[in-house]
Amino acid sequence: MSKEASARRGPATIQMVADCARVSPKTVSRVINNERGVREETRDRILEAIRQLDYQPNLNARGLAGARSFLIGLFYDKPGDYLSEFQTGAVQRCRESDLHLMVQPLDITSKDMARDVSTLSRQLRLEGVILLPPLSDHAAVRAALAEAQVPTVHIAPMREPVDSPSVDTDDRAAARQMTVELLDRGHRRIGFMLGPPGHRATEQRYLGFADAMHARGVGIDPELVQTGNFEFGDGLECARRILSARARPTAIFASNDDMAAAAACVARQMGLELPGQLSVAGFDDAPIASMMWPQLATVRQPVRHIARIATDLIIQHRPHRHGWPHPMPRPRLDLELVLRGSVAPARL
Amino acid sequence: MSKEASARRGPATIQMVADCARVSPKTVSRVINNERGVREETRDRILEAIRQLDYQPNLNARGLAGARSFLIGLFYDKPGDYLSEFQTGAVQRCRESDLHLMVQPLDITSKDMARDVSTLSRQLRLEGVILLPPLSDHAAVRAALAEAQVPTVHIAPMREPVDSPSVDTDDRAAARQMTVELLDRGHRRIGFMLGPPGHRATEQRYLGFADAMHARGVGIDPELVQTGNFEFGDGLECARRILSARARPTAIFASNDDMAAAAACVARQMGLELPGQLSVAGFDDAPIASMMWPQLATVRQPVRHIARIATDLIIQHRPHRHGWPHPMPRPRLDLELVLRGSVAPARL
DNA sequence: TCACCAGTTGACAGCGCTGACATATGTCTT
DNA sequence: AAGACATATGTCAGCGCTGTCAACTGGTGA
Repeated sequence: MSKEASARRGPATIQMVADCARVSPKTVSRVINNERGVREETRDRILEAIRQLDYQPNLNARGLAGARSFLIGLFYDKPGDYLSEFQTGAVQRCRESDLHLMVQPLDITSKDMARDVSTLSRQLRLEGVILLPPLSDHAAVRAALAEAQVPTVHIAPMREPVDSPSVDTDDRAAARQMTVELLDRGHRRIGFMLGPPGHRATEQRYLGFADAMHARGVGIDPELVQTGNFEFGDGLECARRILSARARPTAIFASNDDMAAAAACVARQMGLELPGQLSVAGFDDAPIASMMWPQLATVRQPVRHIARIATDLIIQHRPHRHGWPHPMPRPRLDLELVLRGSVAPARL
Repeated sequence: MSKEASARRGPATIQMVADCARVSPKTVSRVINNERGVREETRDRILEAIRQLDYQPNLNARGLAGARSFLIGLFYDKPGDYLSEFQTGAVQRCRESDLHLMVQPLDITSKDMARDVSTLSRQLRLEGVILLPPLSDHAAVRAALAEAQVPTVHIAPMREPVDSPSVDTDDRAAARQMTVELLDRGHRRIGFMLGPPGHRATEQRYLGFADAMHARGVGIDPELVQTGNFEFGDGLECARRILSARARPTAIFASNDDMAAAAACVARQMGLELPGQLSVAGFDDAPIASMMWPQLATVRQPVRHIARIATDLIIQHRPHRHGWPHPMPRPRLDLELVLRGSVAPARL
């Protein structure tokens, strides 16, 4: 970059900056860490020296001396759109605070998972970990993290952890609203595609659906409620079961978009016209929702926002170092209904 | 974990392990780093001590003392399926070598990008960086990395960098084969959806298409070749232009799956029956390809494998420290045709 | 005048590990 | 038996930074 920088060999050290600004390394350190108690004039001189030397503090050294790591972990089970979005939001927030994000896929079926978690968090001295569902409910992971004493934030856990915060969305309310939209359009026989057990999303979304049905006094036919695993392939099977019920539904509400897309496929294979003969609604506003035809009515999750908030919780926590504030923060975000062509009035 | 571990306060240090195994810290260090020249019996004793104390070496300290970081960077422009897959492969390979992956989204339109790159690689002392397209062709990023002297591997670059390796796939051959499939089914008027300029994929896939057309002596109607930007929304526009040509094509080959899905949507909106009246082929085997109906014929990229190879190149490079081996490694992988329902014989 | 204080700055040790080099220890020559 | 060598282990300084605490500065008010 600058002349001085390239003339030297190797990167600049804090000592060089100190010499250049005629202060002690400690004072430079104060400036780097935004500590107060440095005269403005001195700070300016140091900042200028840093600029001139194109100095970058060494994270390893900072971490070693300060007993920290500047690293936050993001643990997930399966990659996907949700992860991409989340990761983007989390990285953004991290950079604002001079932190970095370590992503780590954890195979939920593996036996070594707890060991991996423990190794990672302790080798890297992670300053915090964010657990994406369904990891947020995984007992072994939770235990390993607790033992390693890493502050953890759980995203959409089934059971709220007593001693860590969580970030969540009001899936139940959103599912209720979507169901109301279907009911308002005259649908009475409505199928529901459940997600895998053990996801909070599965439970809450179904409850919201049931809330609305009961409120209107509309019965739920158990034959029309089937379990999938949030994946397209499995969704095909699940949709087939629903659509071959003795009395076919006029609408299907799937608890995520991939399964909703599967329902649309199966319906078409069976010769049904969409949305004329079958309305379909999903959840998540995944890319597929706007890539299919008709476009899928769904519920949008503010994923990046959730990510920012979760990351923020960890960052805010650092100064305390001795437990989370009470009461445990549990922000809950609202979701947004996105009505699109796949939902139409029921044919009488 | 073990009794001894939990009895102490704070994590075990190399010194404790050394005491416990009655050797010097240096010898423990040798064991940790898999150096040779330690008697088997000594090694076993040390390993046992490590186990007992549940010792985890401190990465910051290792990095500081050894002038390394154990970190590899993965820089990308936009998240997506490709990234998820790639990331998974790269993380796997990293863990096998006791390394870690730092992901970093880089906004290609931002002016600060080069500064970000430089800051990141130097603060963290990254041991290597993998550039995903289209970053692999971004001059400022390349320059910043070169200046910071970070070994870099470019994925599918347009112009092969002189002084860094690249990993690539034979998109041209695959596109040629897919086009031959269409020609073999009697299609003669074939539309092509280009990607954004500046991607190697755009150029190569079109060239493969043209190769096959020319080889068969079939003309390419310029009106049927339109530019999209690899995204669904833009693909709609692009497909509309192609399908409203004076003489409508009987098949469309899109240079990625999202755009192919868009073509399918537009076709249906226009009342065309798929695949009867229009065959569609894509590229990438993205999730959408198997989530649409009819399922999309496409070309599968071995993304994880590419990721492993790229990561491997960086890991292999470390020992040398003085430039890459000659000739510069440029592995090129084969792609796999996936024929599915969206491609059918042309109606005569 | 001086003790006193808040605001600044610096001296110094040491975070946990590894590189370079020194020192055993054993093995094979001659 | 002494030297020459390979193998195994240890000593020690120091990587680049920050925590702790001491020292200095220039007001204050008694």
